[in-house]
Amino acid sequence: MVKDNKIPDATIERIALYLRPLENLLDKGITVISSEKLASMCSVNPAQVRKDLSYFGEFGVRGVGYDVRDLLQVTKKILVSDREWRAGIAGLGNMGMALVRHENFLKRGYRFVAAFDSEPQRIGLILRNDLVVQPLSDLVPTAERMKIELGIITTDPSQAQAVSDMFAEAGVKAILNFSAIQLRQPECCLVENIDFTVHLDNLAYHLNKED
Amino acid sequence: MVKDNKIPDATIERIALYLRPLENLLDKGITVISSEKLASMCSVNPAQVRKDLSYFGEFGVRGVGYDVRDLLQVTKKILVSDREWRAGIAGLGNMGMALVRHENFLKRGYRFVAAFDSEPQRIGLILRNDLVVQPLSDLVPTAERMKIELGIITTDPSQAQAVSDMFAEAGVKAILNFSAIQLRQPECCLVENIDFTVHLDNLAYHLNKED
DNA sequence: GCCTGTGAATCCATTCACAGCT
DNA sequence: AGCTGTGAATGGATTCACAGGC
Repeated sequence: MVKDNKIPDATIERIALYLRPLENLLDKGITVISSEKLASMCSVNPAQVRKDLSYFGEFGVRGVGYDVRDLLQVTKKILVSDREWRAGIAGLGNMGMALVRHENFLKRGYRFVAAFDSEPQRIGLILRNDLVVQPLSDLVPTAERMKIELGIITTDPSQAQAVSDMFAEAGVKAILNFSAIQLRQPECCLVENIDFTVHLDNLAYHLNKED
Repeated sequence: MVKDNKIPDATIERIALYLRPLENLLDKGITVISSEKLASMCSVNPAQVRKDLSYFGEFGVRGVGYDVRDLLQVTKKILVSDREWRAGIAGLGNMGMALVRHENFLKRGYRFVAAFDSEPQRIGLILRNDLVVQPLSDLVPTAERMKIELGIITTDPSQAQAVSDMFAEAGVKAILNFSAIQLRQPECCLVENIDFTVHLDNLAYHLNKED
């Protein structure tokens, strides 16, 4: 893997984007796809698709296209989405519950192995046969013991920074933050913030521009 | 507003990003902020912040910084986030419920004025005193009558395309799609797809690269 | 002294266009 | 004939560095 050299960040993001259409194609039994078709499914330029892939090797057949199954495997390998990642989630309000129950995470290899909340009435709640809500105060030891690699924060904003610090203390290396606060980025951790309203703001701006 | 000229797309996305830290600052009673501080809160370059804002005018004071309240107002105006937008949501599973109950949308002016689902047991469900779940088959007339501007799709993937088409038919101009499918982009509509696993894939890639 | 506003320089990223393979 | 792989060209976006104002 990796033809070495610098891989543009934008390329990685797009490759993650290609995954879903490829899965859909595979489900539909389509075995070969051209850069042109894949590109149009993702609203990008065909040359872009080819170039993105070319950073990692030559996976297509000239005159034909790409084998869907191969390409899916390759892209998953690139993204290290070909193994299971162990995730912990803190905050089991509506959003947290929605994420835990979202079967897509598991399908892509992201497995929730621990769940934490500070509300007494949520502690002990059985989310799956092997996933029970634990008190937030158990986060550090549990995350260490269970070798959690990804921390997902869906607490309310007032708790988010503390939770982030706890994840960092427990050696968690990456955090996905859904709470409405800008996290102080711990030195040791990758943090990605998700803010839905950003997407709506974007749409609103572009809608307004059109008139 | 708008010094005219071409505004980079990336600038719009970042301005949407500045909103949240600015709100937090305002809540904390901080009245002045430098591009340096705001930049570090958003993990961008200070010159970037200044340049982004400069596309729209001169809002800062040399030697001092930006007035937080003013800047918040200005950025909201730029994003057209200074008025209410009328949103409809289809699909009230976990994710849909989480979004409806997420108070941040309303705080930013995105108001759910209608909700739709195909499950009989969810129809009639009262989400707020003025928001009751309606059958999916009522989507087109209701969306038209209520002048819905933004459509949010949280149905399962098998229904998403049909829902998208209905929104388009009803004259909805922008769609935010949370379902795990690539929507055929209707000519008349802006569509933004949200896929959480893309963020996790990104983190996974970067985590792996570090060793 | 400090921080903004912005041309100029740099750094990327995207797209073109065509050679190369099937 | 058709579609990939990729240097070269283009087009943006980011950052620098400093003039300008408080």
